[in-house]
Amino acid sequence: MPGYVGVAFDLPIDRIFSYREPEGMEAPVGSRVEAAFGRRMLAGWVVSRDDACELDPALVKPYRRVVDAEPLFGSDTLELARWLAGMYFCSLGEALASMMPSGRREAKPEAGGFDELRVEPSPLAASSEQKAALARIVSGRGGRYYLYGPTGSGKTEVFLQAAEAALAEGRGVIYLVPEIALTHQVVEAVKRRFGQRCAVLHSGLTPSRRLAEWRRLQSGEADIAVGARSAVFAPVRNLGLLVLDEEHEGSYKSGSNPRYHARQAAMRRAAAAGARLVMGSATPSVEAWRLMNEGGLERLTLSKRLAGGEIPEVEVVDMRLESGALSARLVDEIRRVHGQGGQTILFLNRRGFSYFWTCRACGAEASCKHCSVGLTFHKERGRMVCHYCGYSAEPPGSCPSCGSLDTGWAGFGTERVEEDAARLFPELRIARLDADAASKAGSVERILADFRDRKADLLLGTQMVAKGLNFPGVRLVGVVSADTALNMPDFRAAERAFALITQVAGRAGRFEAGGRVVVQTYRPHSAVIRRAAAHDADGFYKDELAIRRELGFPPYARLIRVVLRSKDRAAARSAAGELAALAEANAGGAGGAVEVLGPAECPIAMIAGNARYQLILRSAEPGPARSALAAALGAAKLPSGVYAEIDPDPVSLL
DNA sequence: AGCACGCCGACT
DNA sequence: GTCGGCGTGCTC
Repeated sequence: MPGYVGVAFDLPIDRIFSYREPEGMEAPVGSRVEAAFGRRMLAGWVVSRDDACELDPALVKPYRRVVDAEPLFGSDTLELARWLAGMYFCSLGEALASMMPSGRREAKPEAGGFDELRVEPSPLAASSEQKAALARIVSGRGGRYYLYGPTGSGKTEVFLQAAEAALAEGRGVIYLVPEIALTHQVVEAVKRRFGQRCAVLHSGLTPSRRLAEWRRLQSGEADIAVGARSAVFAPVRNLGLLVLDEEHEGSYKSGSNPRYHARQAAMRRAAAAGARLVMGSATPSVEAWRLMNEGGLERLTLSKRLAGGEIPEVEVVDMRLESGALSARLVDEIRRVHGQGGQTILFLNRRGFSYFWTCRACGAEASCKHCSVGLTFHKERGRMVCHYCGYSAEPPGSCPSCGSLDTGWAGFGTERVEEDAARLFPELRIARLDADAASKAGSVERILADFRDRKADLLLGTQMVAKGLNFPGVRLVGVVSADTALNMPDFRAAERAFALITQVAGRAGRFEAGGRVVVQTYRPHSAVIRRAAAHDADGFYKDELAIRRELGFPPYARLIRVVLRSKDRAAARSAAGELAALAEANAGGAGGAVEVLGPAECPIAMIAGNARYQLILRSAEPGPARSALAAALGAAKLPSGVYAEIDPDPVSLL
């Protein structure tokens, strides 16, 4: 009879701690126990049970109580947690914490939010391409597939039918979406189709409700899980299918602690479970494209738009010849479309990179005291605001560095465009959707529903309007500035710009012919923009893969980015230098060539008062860079106040 | 990560 | 003489 348990805590300590099992208690592997740890009482995960203990028994304390009567995970999840910890440089406890619900008490599932009995049948007609794709997916028990097709080509329906097929075989399904708030329609479709067999894991759930959904999956009461990134770890039994919708989306990459990528975890989990993995997007990541070319992923193409709409014409407008935020061409098109009863979406860039104060005499810019990014002017508040830390300041009346009065604004923020639009189109009803709107609960859904119901003629929005939203009335989409994405100091800038234009184009004329897209740019001859406008995906990926190969970037190399941050700039810089030297010294023994890039100041050199330096480890395969870094971290002693953030397979190098 | 213990500057 | 700075070290 085992007398000891091994416990992993959610702490950056890569060790398992032993506790004695008190008389009359039993904590199975996969449950949590509460135990004294140093001076405090912590809950940790039981990851092993043993009748002996390496330690002097006098040093081993008993745990205090069992938190979960039933375990929350089994050996396969534990195995995945170990993989996660090793791959993404965190402790087993941290890995488990990022995978598990944190609730303590289990809430009762919410009483019937939707009609649980009315489960929607699949639509009658599927296109021949859809049928062929589905047949291919269900032809084996496993396999990796990529549904490649434009918005509106029916990928969701193929995913849903693949899910039906898996459920019919008695196997479970995980359906991953980028962000629940922006993929509401897909989540609703899954819920309608599968009723109470479906467990939805969204970030808005309280911990106890999340735990309740977790239990429904564990018990088999629910056998299909829908959710964002972390749902890849959902305790679906006998997993038969893993869907990764909108595979290219950056939100699949975790932005904190174990900075895992749901795509990587999905590949790992599907392989371990012998499940089918089906990804899909109109704009695959460059990594996925290469896998498709080289056979690691089987491409299933959906070429036709089901509702009959055609891929719209994309017109590139040279902004060097224009003065305002909206070109004459775009203004004309908006008026024309409105005259014909159609709606328009104007796509703006991320707000932080758009509307800067500058001095026209000396070129000075207003930037944040704590972060090295330009301040954005918010007219509503009459202040300049930093989008990283929230610092705000009064706009200067004259240039602080040269005293010139010839100062003004450069770039186009949502507010400036809204103002111009209101002036240019007094007859149009204008709606705005941006991060400010998103921060108010429920308002994203309301704004989108109003627009769909034709309560507005023109929708101004950031990133979020480019996602999988359907608006039958939209005839025209304008990209106000394609350059902001393209000019990012990041090796994925071209990929993002191409995806952005392509995704945005998918919004126009989705249901009817004659949709138009206007892309405004100061770089009309850029190959990326030309290829996006010409819908030349093959050409774009071919170019981009050649560049990546040439420069040694993913998918031809694997990167690990390490950011050293500190309030003390010199400390951050020297720690980065030391770590780089240690990584260099340990590069040889790693069994493959490892290159250390940097250290260098991060493109965003300061965030919230922390100076940031980065180094990048590069190797052809992931292993060598990982072991070189592990050795370097083991040998380095970071001075207090200096923190290392480790980001394997970084999605952004800002 | 906490939260200790542990040795050097300005205060009741 | 003490209060307190945060530098190193440990947590079953």
